[in-house]
Amino acid sequence: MPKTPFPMKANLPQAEPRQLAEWNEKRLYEQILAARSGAPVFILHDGPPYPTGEIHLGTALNKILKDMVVRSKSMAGFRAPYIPGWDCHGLPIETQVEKELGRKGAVEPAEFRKLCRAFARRYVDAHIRDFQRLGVFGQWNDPYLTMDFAFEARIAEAFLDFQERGYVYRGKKPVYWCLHDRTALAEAEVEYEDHTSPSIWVRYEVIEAPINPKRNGRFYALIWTTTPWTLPASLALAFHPDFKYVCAEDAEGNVYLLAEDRLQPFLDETGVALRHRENADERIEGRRFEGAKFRHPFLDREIVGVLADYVTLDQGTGIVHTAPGHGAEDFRTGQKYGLEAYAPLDDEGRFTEGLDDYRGKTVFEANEPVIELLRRRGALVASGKLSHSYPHCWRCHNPVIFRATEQWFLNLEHRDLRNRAIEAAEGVRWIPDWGRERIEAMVRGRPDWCLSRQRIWGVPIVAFSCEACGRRLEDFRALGGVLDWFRREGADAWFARPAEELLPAGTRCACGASRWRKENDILDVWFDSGSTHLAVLDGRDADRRFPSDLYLEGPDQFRGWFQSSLLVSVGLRDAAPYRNVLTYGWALDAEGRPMSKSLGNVILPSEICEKWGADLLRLWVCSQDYHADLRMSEHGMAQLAEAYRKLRNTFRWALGNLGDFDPERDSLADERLWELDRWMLGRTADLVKRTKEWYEAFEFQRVFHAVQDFAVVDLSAFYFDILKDRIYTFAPTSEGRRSAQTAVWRIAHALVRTIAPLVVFTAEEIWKFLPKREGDPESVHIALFPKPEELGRALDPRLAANWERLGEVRGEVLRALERARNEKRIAGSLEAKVRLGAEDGWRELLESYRNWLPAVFLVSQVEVDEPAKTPASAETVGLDGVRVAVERAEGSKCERCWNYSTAVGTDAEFPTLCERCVPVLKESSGTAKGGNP
RNA sequence: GGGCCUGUAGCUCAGUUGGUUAGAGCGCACCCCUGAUAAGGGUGAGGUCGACUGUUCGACUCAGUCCAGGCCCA
Repeated sequence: MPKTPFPMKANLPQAEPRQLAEWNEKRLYEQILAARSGAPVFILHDGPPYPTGEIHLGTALNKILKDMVVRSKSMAGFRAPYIPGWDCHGLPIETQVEKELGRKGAVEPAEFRKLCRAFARRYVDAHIRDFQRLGVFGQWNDPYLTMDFAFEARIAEAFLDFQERGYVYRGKKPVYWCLHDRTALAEAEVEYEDHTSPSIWVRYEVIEAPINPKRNGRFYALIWTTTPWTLPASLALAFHPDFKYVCAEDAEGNVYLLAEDRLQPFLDETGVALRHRENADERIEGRRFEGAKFRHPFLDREIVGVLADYVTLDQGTGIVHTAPGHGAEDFRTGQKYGLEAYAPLDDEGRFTEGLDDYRGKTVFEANEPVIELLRRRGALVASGKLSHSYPHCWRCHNPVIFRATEQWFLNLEHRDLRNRAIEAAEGVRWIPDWGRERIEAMVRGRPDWCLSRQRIWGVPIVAFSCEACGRRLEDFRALGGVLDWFRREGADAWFARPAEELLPAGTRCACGASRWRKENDILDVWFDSGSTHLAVLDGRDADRRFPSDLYLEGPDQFRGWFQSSLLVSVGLRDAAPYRNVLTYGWALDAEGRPMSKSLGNVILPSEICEKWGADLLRLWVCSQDYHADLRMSEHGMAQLAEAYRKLRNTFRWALGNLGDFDPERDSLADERLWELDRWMLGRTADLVKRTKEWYEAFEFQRVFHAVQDFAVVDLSAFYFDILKDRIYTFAPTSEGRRSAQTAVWRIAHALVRTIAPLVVFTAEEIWKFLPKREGDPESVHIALFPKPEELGRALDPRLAANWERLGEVRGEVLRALERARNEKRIAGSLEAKVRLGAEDGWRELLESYRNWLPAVFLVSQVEVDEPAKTPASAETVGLDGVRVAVERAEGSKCERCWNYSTAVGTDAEFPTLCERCVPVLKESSGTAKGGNP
């Protein structure tokens, strides 16, 4: 009897693309915004992904979560625009383009940039298709791209702003450097391979230290290194503040300082004969060597004692020779102690100064001469070889070095930027709240921001130096003129045009010269993305208000976008760019491992859309607590598909029984609704209220699980099962049937809107087949969330409590029926007559609901008695005070409603029907029994 | 190695301010229905609440240590 064109089988992979086409054609995204014109605005500012390759699960998770936020805000009454963006510059794209190009340097920078631009655009378009396929709504026809001309100009402008305000300085920083290719390398361009290095132990004479051991010879600190060539740049010795250091003595009476735990390993490895001097006063904590003084083994240089907690006891002596110009850690330590990033090398890695032994040689050529030099000066304590994994150039596979080079930095101490950023972060709501601690720790601990990159595909650092005197141009009006070129031609103009053209005519240096040299470096792409709020949230209309309401990204963005955006925003706009920051976990495989090509456990969103459909992928997102990591597996998807099917069929039953129901025409007023129907409406209202709170807290998994439970337990297994009798067998327009339909319609009408932000395709499909009331929009996604009042006036709490108790009795009856079934006394429950033996507390309730009981228990007859009057077969069950006996129902089965009744056969006209069905067929409407008490 | 996070039935989630035999849904087993039918209903079996040690009359809930996994650094 239920009838609906709403298909049981969803066929999402085929149906969804059709739905998408329809939405696009109707410009639904624009319609939604238009429907909220004038409403308060909620701005989720999109974090831009790189346009490379096919989107992976993490990207899909990101976009789906954002879509759920945007849609739920929209349905809560906000105007919620979503302007997606892409981070178009940067190494990943250069790399891909180079790969497509074959060999590096084959084309001029301007041409190379053109290829990068085209590449990025190609993948932006591919991503747009992929994201739309997931059901994500947004301004796809006009996204923001960091390579848009105006955007590039805005980024360059931000850099100039920082410079004008005094935040920018030039300094040295060690980078990976390939001697062969004469270029700096990014971390991603370095591969670790096996390499054999010299392994040497060197002694530095102690000049001044917290201890001065008695001895016949000299007092040395002992260090170990695998890069002898860095010794000319050695400026400090690093100690671990917490390690214990001890003294050992050689045959000549010289005393050596090293970490207590490294003494024995040193002896074992080198065979050098040292004797541990076990004097208590010569056992001393590393922290006391801060500021100690040592002598360089072959240069006339004083070496300072410093502390560093990266010093380990795994290898070496627990004392690390430190060359700030030749190591990342060394550099940070150097910064902390105000040491120069000294690196006396040219681009080929040749020493430009120092002793004749190594000057002019490349670093790797210099190793042996340096060792020989140490030996001559008596500083070499031991030597050997070590095979270990060492960074190599990914392109030429030669070993690379760390080398300090001139870079542009953002000074975090200037105008107290670091602390202002931390303060701004404190005013932000972080969800979960540990985010605050995490961002603060990162901002507090990070070094100055190195803004420059020796690359091509990016926004150039707009800076000129005088060809005559080398001074930098600091006329910001003139520099600002370059931005006009960027706006017209993009940052490509920097590469295509000479300095004289970019600068206003007649721009002169203080020295009088007017020939300028352009800077070669480009900006770190994190500076690009850190500037998105400048370009997008520029306040040109209400949809672009600053600050945004929400940033929503993965946990890797604490180091990335959350931080870069915060620094740029606090630096230039004096406020955090977001009011709320929401973080989610990582997408992992079934075993909790990250997905990777090498593990072969990658599952792509496209595969899921093809096999299960985008709504299933969305269900995957909203079924889990995304604050922790999310797991993806075939098995998990199959489970979700089951849950989906169940939910879908529950709606399908509702739709099937509303075929002849017009809410405007057939709805009953609250006071005419039957009690059970009002109770269920009340429970739906509760659910609706809770789901709205969960949406506000972005707790989508609670919405999903609550709705799922409600649909399965309360509707499908309980309410709808009970309603079947009324809806199928009562006269079509009878009060009982219309009451049921009114409730079913209101429930479906409310719940479909509740799930609309989650399963966007399915909700729309349901909406299409659901009878509408006046004012309902064409698309469910334009609608507002249901208000609890829409479900009707609340049922008297005492009556609601009665139904809770009836539910308990029902559970006991069903168990008794199951036993009867197992004993083959009945099959279908309508074959049963239930006899309840109820003690006083219960009997009153059951008797007042006597007419409801057969429907509630899905049996033909129910009798309620005192316990003493129930048959001996009655069982004591889980409920105190209620005994249940199951007997065969009396009478015969009614052909129409399948209930058993002694009245079947008494009507001459309809001898096969019961007393309820006969009047129905004899035309009358609204007289059917079944009883609203 | 450091900072941060996560760990409740096979899977996904609930568990109120620490208080009686730890709850759902899905899956599984068995049964029923055949007017939601490539559907629907029922009953049931599954958990030493990651481990250990404390605090407490009492801890899944508090504290500490450890283990496993993840993110970011090194």
